[in-house]
Amino acid sequence: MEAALHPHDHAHEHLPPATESAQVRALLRLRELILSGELAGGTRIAELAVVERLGMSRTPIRAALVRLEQEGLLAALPNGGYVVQSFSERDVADAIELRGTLEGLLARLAAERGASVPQLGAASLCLDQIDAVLAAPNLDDHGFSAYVALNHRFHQLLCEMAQSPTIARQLERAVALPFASPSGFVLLQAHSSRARDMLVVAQDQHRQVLCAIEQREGYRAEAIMREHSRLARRNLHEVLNAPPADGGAASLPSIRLIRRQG
Amino acid sequence: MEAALHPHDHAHEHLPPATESAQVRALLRLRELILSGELAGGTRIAELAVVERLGMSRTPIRAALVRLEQEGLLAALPNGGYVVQSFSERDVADAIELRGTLEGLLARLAAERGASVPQLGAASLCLDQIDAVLAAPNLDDHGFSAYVALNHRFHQLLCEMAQSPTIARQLERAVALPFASPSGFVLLQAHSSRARDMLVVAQDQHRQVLCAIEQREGYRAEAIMREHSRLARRNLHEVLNAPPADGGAASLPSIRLIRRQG
DNA sequence: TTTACCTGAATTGGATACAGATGTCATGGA
DNA sequence: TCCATGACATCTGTATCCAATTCAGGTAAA
Repeated sequence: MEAALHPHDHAHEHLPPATESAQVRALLRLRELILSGELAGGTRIAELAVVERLGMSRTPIRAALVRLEQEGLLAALPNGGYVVQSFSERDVADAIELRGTLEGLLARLAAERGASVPQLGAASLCLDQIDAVLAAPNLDDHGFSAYVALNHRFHQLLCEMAQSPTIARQLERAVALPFASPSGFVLLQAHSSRARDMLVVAQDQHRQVLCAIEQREGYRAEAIMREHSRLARRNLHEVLNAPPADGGAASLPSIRLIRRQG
Repeated sequence: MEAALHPHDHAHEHLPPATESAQVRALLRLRELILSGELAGGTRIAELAVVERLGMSRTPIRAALVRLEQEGLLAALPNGGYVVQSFSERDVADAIELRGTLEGLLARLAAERGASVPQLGAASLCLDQIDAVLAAPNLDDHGFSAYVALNHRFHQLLCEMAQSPTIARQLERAVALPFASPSGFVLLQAHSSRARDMLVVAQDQHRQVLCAIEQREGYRAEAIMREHSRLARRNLHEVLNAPPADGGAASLPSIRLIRRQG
């Protein structure tokens, strides 16, 4: 374009104080495009196309593409370029199983190595807060997002208790796929009463795993966390087999990444 | 010898003097510098310094640095730049435990889902070949590198049997750290008679896990693979506590990444 | 009609120039 | 002597440019 004649003239445009780097912006925007389904699974991604679409130069976009490949949202093609990944139901189930296994390992290590008193206290407090959220017979949207935030925090605390940065790092990678995250399928069927019951079950598992860690029962802690992840798997199955009109699937962007037919 | 230390030697390296991409060259060269200890743990890595050292432009070096960070050999600093990671004995032990856990998961899935006849046949053949290598009462260097290659192949076959690309991918990342690889510590004390005995034990575990998979005994397969990884952990401990004059540590470059003092 | 080759367009890999940020060191003042 | 401040060197982030390779389409020959 004509901009090429004046290489450096597009000075910073009234960006609000929130000046993230272009690389981060590209990453967020691309992830959003993929998760929203605007870039469907199987779509080829060319750098120049993205440059045109996002209005920045190739350099930050290249970096963002590498990151997205690392996250697993994109796959690199042999001769350069990327495709948007799509996932079978089994892929997603495996990702959840993987998370359960890693969280089980972390819980066992936490139990074996012993968690510090402040850590146990923080986790216990977190569970009390979840109890408070679940006290209401019906959960509204606010209650659900509070649950999600607290749930995330609890899993985070478990991760810290194991005192293993190596494994924690690996778990972080495993939950990079949005549907593998501990709260990945919590939001579905948000207002059904069965949904609350499922959260009650999950919360009981939270209590029991913390109890197991306190008592240094490594095997039990591991087993509970593994089973805990199966809740997500059950939700996954239900969601995929639910009539689309139910509205559940529509509310979860990442569901579009999952292709029917395994 | 060195084969065991570089988990990333790809098959397509028999290409003529044909130029690999600069990016790959930078990656290999940097990894070598780090593993050889020339860039010690804690060293700051600046792009320009690497440019000067490797004689290529910043672009491929940047890409290589990103990859090395992903592998875990480098850590990104908050204000840009990287540091060479160093690992405590516990970090390494955790990485091995992580590998054992993931391989256990894969073995269980292989058992539960059932491996194909050709896969079982290939694995069985691989084990026969290992038996042949171990038949000699004393293993020479050639025998050891044959063992390492076959051992790698067997673990690879196990990975395929689980039919889970998602989890296989995660395992690949977990063994990116050289000391976490299945053959990471096999080579040490190469000529001691105890070393051969340890390989015999490992081979028995190979047989048993394959048997468990054939018989669809998921729990057993998982338990065996977990225990299997403990061999590496034992070797690690021995190596770190051996007198340096023993020559074992010196022969394994990646050992330099491990700092004494937990 | 089919195949092989050639040409050109498109796309990635690599190199370099520029700008903003950051940290350091020296110098001057208290 | 110590602290503060400012200039400077260094580094990363970003944009753009160049080269090489790949893919597609079309044309010509068998």
